[in-house]
Amino acid sequence: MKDVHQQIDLIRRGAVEVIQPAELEAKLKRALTEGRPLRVKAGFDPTAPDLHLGHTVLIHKLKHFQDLGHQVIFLIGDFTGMIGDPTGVSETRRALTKEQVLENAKTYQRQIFKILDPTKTLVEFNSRWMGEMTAEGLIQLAAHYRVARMMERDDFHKRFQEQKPISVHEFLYPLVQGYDSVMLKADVELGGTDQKFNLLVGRELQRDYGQESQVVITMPLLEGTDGVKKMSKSVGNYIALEDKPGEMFGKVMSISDVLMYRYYELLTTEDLGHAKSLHPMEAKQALAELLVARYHGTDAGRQARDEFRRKIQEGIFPDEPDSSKTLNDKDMISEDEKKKLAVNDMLGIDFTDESYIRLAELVTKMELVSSKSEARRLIVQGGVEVDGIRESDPNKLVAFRINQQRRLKIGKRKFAVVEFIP
RNA sequence: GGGCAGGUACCCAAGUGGCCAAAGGGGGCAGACUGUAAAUCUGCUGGCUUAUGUCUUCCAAGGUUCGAAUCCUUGCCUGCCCA
Repeated sequence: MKDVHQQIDLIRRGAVEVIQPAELEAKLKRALTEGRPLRVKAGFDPTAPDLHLGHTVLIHKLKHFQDLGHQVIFLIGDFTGMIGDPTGVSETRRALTKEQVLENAKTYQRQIFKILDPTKTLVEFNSRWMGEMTAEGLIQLAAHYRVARMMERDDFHKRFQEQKPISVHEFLYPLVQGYDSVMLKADVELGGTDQKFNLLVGRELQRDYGQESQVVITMPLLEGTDGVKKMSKSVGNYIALEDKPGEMFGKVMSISDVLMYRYYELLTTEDLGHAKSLHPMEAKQALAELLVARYHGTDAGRQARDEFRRKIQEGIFPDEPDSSKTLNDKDMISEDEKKKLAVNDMLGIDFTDESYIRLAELVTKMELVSSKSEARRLIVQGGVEVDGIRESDPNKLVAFRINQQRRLKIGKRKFAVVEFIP
């Protein structure tokens, strides 16, 4: 184990607040002299089935502790998930069913081990103690905290002031989270800055139960790809750990420069000064590759970067298109219609061995747009290329010989291949 | 239990009998400019048909009317006030 001050340096990296620093130091010292690792807890609500980069801010901090030789506890709040954390919402959150919670929890366990060492990580479920708690026990627990203290919490306070509903069960959330710390005898608890109140309740409850209070470390909330709102599945501004390499790379490349440095700060251990000295695009690609490599392996990271360069920067058609379809006779315009158009001289060429399909129809068939109207719009606005040539007439007849393949670019970043097999 | 105010497209929000597929803003998409960045400018943003056409939308179900998002009835939901 490293000496206390080296440990503190790593622990503090990226952290917003440590409550109380002196206690942390004392605990670390004791851990060192007694050879007893600290018990470090972070809880996650299995409300979403997929972890995204936003969650990893905390998980990386856990990783730091793990690397320092401490006991990391990944707590899955399967019980609290059924209550619904009121944090940061202006209205009552809907509780999940037990089935949903368990299903999500499974995915969580699989995903965190992309970062944490499974052999050194203790995974806990708070239903283990909460599930069997009696009504009597719950009332006793509730007796450890005062309503006035609850109302100090910002969001409760606001909602109360604004006369918005606060369900009684929402008061139980911080209590249960705090009780988790009691049951786990946590020395340290990590959480987002929005969790500060809940984390502090843990300190008080532990004291009330005759334990030493945990040290609370708050971490910033990671903004999502839009750069404004915090990353979340429901907003849709997230980068999931299980996003495909190419997708992950692309999402990282599309974030703003400001956000990129933020990601560097919170998601990597790279030197910030060095990152800022690079050309922003270079730095962003390096970041994207780093992240893809972390979750999909070194090769995948390199491949994603190469693919990005070829596909986007050089405009070369990708090996793996987003959509690949075949057309048959039924998809093409009928012989009758062909004749009619020929009479009107609209084709203007010998069409006997070719079949035709209208561009809007063709684009729709690729299933990369939501409707034919959408396809027409896209075409009119110049968002569609056929074999590298921009086409802006949705009614244009695209010719296909038997077994002919064509490549479509639909919008900024979607690629499709079509082949005509009668 | 009583009184009041509301429920409009992804979100916020105008519209209170025909000119409403429905103002405006946000978001999103596309184009220009670029570094798939930001900022800026432009266009688009219900579906369907080779579109100056047609179908389905304004909580739900009925009703009035030539005609309703707009009026009436009932129901469901939300917030406020009083008990």
